[in-house]
Amino acid sequence: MFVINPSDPAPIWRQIEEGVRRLIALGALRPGAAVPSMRDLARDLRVNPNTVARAYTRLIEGGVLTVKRGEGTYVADSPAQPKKSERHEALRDGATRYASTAIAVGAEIDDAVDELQSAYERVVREHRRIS
Amino acid sequence: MFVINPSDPAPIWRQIEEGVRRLIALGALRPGAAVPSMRDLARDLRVNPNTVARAYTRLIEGGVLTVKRGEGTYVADSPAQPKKSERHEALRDGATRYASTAIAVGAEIDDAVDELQSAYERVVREHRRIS
DNA sequence: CTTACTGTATTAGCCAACTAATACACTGAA
DNA sequence: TTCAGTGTATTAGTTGGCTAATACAGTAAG
Repeated sequence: MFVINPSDPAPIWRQIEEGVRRLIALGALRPGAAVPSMRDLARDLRVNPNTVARAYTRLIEGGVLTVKRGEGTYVADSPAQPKKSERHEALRDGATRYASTAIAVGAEIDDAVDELQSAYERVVREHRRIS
Repeated sequence: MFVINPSDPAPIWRQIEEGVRRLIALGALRPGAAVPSMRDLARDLRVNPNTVARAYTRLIEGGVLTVKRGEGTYVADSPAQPKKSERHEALRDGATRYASTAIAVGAEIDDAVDELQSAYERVVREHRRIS
């Protein structure tokens, strides 16, 4: 599915939530497709089922997933996209964090951009491989 | 000095550590310059002195700062730079995180790069303003 | 010496994140 | 019906980050 990074300060449930959103954004999970059951994904990621439940709950409330109780969880027919403002805010925050660490280690802007492009391609390729 | 972002999942002591490194990397804090006392900085950032102490301790152990006990803390004469490998690792990790969130919100690579450049300039300008 | 700063260290307590162990209700298939 | 799989929910316990309060030791200035 995707990878959990324990050394990432972001809580695991947020990494899961973002991971699912990535898979949908990249088309690896299409509308109507089944996502792993909470217990399966928890076992797969070596994580507690409650943690997965927390992420799924947020995605369901956000209109990204729908649930058929007792049957399974699926990608919504028209999965909600973050609003333009939220999208920009998230991008801006992420960029600020990355820029801050880049400067802290003495990297030039060009280095930071290069590394970003590599990372972007790598993440995309990683998900294509799985789907 | 710099800004602490409570909504950043990264612990405060890490934000402080990185903030000091940024100031040094940008030349806002030159070798030999005094850094704020733990109590002063703690008051300034509205944070507990212990939290600042934790950050400073790491910077001292890392050879970035030196301490004159009872007098104050200073930027080391030749502040240790992170090793090339560590530098690259930090950059790579940061880039991966940023790329992941960018993809999750459905942003194209170009958008991500633009936002990064804006953020980079903004952070640099912010520190120039202070020093 | 006294005072007012430094950094260093210890102890206690709070809270969010996460784990762990259950239990319950629903669905689909044998 | 029975069973195995879903999602939902509750309770308890652990850990790390942070706050709070306090004490100690060194330095500089009056």
